Amino acid sequence: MTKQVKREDIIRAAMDLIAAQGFHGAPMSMIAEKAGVGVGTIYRYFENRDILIKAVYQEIEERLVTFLSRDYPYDQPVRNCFFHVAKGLVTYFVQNPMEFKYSEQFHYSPFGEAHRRNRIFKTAGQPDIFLELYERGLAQQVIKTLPPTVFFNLAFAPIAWSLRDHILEMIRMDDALAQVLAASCWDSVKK
Amino acid sequence: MTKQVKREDIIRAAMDLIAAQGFHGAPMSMIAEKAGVGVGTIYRYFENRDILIKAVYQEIEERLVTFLSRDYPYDQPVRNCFFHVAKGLVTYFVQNPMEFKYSEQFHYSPFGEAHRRNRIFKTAGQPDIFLELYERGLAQQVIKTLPPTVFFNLAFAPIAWSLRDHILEMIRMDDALAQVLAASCWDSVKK
DNA sequence: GTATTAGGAATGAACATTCATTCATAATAT
DNA sequence: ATATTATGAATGAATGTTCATTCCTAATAC
Repeated sequence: MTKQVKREDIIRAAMDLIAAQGFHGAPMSMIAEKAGVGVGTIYRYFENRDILIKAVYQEIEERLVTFLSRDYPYDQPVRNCFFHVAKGLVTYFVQNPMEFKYSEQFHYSPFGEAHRRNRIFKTAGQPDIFLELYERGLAQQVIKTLPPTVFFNLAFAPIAWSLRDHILEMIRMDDALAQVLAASCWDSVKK
Repeated sequence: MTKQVKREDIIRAAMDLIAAQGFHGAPMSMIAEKAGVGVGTIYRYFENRDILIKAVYQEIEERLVTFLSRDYPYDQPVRNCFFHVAKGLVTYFVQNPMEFKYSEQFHYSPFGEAHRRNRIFKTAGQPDIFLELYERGLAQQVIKTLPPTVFFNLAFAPIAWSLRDHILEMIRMDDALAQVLAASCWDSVKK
């Protein structure tokens, strides 16, 4: 087993356990067992628990941004780009519910608070898809004049909450619902 | 000091500590100290930690519902009622940031998941303000045809996220912003 | 004087982290 | 080609700490 694979096993195990049980319900010993490695081994790959937790989140963020960037309709109107992102979010997280639950745990924790201050979804190097959307929308006067955070909240908070409801099996998120949801969010930010 | 007062002191101390530091950062000994009572005393009022945590949340929910029910414009159009609730939420939580942060912590924890299944903000006995809004909106055909949860998410998720941003001092929530926010949320659910 | 309430030291369970030891593989010598 | 040695990855028992809960004693009420 290569080094990289083992690292990924640990990340996967931590993600699944924390997503399912919360930070509490996932002691290092359990993560080690699920990853099929010794406890000590984890510390060869991650300095300590906090660093592991942050690494898992970074992994998720990177995968999401990569997914959303695929076929991004850069040269099309803001509205189309918004739908691409909104529906991409739904598609990605419906397919990867553990990633979603982990992100939520992370987000609403002391880690997340620190992280959010820097800026959500801003991955070093890559252009910020979300910010680009906001700035172009403002410049072209197709969205309301709002602080970027508020725009972001109107545009994506209902999607996040609905994804949560879907994952908890309180609603069923299909293409039709995703479409209505995205359209409604657009209604709330469009001029 | 009466029994009731002591109970409230404990609830307040738990709320403030957990809101500020998370569930982790608020051991019983710290709650006791902040409340000005012995650790053992807490166990005279609350069977165990989990029960205390749930009691704090119930307290918050009750206060909120009471606040929102005051001057509720029952006989006015759905739209007005929606604005009453939306702005009431903002007013209440801007004035009571610890209540907001605690609710968030609670909501995104194993406790919250269990709780949400029953139904958010449904306080036994009182009519459910939120559900009433949805049902009347549908009946009068002033809102889109959506599952109740999705309606709820569109209507209130952006407000919750923005309250969070305000409390973390990333934006400033004043009356003007609350108004725009409420109006935008309404835009997303209105027919 | 008795009953009830408060207090906080003591207890034991859970957990993150460490570190001495094992073991597989690679490097080197013969 | 085979034997010997070196390297460092992997391991999990041991350690020290934190914390919820208990329970005995003190204070207070009646």
